Amino acid sequence: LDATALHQQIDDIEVHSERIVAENPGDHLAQALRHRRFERTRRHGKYLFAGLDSGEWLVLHFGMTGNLQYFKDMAQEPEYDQFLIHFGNGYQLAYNAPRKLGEIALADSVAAFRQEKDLGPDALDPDLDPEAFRQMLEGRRGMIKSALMNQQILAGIGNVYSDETLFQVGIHPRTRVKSLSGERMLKIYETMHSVLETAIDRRARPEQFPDSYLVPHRTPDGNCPLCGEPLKRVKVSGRSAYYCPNRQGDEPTGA
DNA sequence: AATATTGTTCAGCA
DNA sequence: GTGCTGAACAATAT
Repeated sequence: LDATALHQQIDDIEVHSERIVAENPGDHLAQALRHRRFERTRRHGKYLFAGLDSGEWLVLHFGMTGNLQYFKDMAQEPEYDQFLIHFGNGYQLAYNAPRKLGEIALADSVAAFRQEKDLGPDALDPDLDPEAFRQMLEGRRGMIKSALMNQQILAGIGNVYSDETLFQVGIHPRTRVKSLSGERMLKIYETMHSVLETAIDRRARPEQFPDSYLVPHRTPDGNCPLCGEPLKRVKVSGRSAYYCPNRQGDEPTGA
């Protein structure tokens, strides 16, 4: 969005999915966007914020499969275009999402939206130092993978990167937070940072990740890239957690 | 044809 | 009240 759609006048919008663009009484989203321009972007956790020259913010969540596409001819419109912006320069920006699991909304400010959704600090927030991270998890009774994925505690980590972090640290996903030492927590924090930075660097494409990572092998018949052991899969908080029974233990320690 | 998949929300339990 | 888990949701691939 930064590279393409900033500072262009918005002529009109098209809402194709009422599911994704909820909270749109009287088409007030069109009223808020028409004849405005995006001036800046921010990110918090899994949300993208596009700041308008009116001071309001368009908020986008991409669910599992959503992405943005900028193009000129409508012949290039993506197949699952759920929300479309027409700019004055003749280009369009489409919110494309084969599975309609995302969300598009308006917010007065990033802080207000954060409060509304009760989102914790962004996982890469510089103010979230190791000590703050440890304190946020202190006293929790649940499993470490669930805690990492809990957006109220920490915003930005989902199923795949929580698995990757725990794989690299050698901790079983069902391990209780309580049972982890301060030293282990510090290691989790450092690894989480490194995993996210790698993911951003590789544009979140699994095939571009280092082969030593879990991500490229994370399938039901995948093997551990470090020891060759067949990966195991268990449910944690309703999600499939993949792990290496050899390097992360065959069952949680201190569960 | 049935199952797995993703994040969020919400019901319900401890 | 709080923390936590699991079901439900949509749409697609396998």
